[in-house]
Amino acid sequence: MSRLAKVSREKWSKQFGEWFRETLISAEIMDYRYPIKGCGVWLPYGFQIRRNVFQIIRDILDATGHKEALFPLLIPETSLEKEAEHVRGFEAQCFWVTQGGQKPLKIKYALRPTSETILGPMLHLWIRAHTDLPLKLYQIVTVFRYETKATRPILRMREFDFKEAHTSHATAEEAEAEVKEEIENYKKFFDTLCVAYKISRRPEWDKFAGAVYTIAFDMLCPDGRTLQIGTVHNLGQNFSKAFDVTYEKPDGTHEHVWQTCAGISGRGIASVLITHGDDHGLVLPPKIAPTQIIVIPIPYKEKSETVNKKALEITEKLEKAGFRAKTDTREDITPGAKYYHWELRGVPIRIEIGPRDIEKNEVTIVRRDTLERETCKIENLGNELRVIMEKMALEMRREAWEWLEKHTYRTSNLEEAKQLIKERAGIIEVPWCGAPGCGQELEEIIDARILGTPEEEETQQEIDDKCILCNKTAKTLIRIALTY
RNA sequence: GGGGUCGUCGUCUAGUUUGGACUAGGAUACCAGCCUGGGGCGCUGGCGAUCCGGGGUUCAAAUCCCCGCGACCCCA
Repeated sequence: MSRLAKVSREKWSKQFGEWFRETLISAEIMDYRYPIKGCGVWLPYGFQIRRNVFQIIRDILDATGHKEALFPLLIPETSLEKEAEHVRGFEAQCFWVTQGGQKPLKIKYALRPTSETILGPMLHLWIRAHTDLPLKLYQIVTVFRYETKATRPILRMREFDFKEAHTSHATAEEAEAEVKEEIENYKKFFDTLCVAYKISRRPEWDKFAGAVYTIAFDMLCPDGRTLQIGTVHNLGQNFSKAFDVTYEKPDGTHEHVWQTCAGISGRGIASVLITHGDDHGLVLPPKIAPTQIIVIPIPYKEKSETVNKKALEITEKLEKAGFRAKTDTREDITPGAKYYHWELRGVPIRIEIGPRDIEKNEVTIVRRDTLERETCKIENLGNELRVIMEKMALEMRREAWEWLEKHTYRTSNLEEAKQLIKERAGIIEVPWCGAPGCGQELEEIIDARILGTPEEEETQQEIDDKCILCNKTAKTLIRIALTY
């Protein structure tokens, strides 16, 4: 019986860009050859993964009292302009609709780059009294941003999907608590995807246009660049003042509502594909895999009919037991070719069934992430698979975190920080005095971006060190990395 | 924001420097058939490219020039 060691990650790590582009198309996730820059097609297989991922976030948001809605795509310029910082941040990246048919529009429309200014006028109508609050909405839509730089499939597109939550509250404290809830939600989301992340409070100069502050989730790609995969913003009263969204308090006075918004894009899907990939392609956590189990018959001449029949029978049984299972019945290719085919697509479990197995009333089970092989009596199969899948998800998550921690460095030495970035080593944490000037100078000297200050509870303890740049007493750590 | 490289069957690629021998070659994928079958088997045959689009130079353009579209890389 031939065995392979765990699949290598040479290409995944050393030629990440190429690996990602090729895998997307060969695993049938996205076809990026559409004739407009930054637009791609979600292929049926990729779309199924996407749908499973969407379902996870839907379930999480529903469970925390968010209601799904759907707002229009177009934003009149007059709305977009209302919040000064917001328009400054977004107007240059909007696609603008300037004509209706043959006639120029009197007021041009932006295709939504995000939806705060779409909610604005409606919240103004809907929110009257404190009894209308909190109002927690979300929508899953595509948004448009006119990227002028190099676009990349899924990672930087001009049209991409956006799961955006928008909430309105009676008090600043409630909005603050909602931010915490959104962070917990996103932790749960990425934990479910077995993706490892860092949570950082973005520096003042890099927060969302119109927000009081921004908390972001970043993952680390194999090439040492980070990818922003989720953001939570406290909007304060900036938008409610711009759109005059007020409520009446029990005492009869009026106040502008306090708002938050949070979003996860298609990069959430990319994060799973990237985190777990290897040189054979994707490795999908069972929860989001369109096919969780692929059954491959090993048909020897006279026995092929028996083997195929048994394979189909097992698949049917698994489906009845609630697994997403499939048999690969193609007769013109060899079992080996099928292994590669399904490994590329990241199917978590492969079941091989041949004459040898049938004789013993067994099947052979192979895990995609480790390629570990074991045999299992057919009558125990359902239970065994459940155990394996659970274990697999745990181990995938653990491995992702180990990899992230291994590529997170802490140093107080500027030269060392510089060197680590130059080597594309990963995320660097350095002591910082808290002055924006020092932060921005640091970005220039090290030639990388500042992700912000750590937001995880376990990183909140006092630090006893000097700012890496000005040598004054350090207030916090600050994270630095190359970014996408 | 600045600089650079590139675009040839579905995919990867030869040919471009030095215009003519290109009826554009190969690999892979795909289709048909045979043979196989516990890690990409083999054989036979077949389909498949107005050389990214437009314009120009020339007797002659995949090849040279200009514009556009698209992709990739580097620097700030």
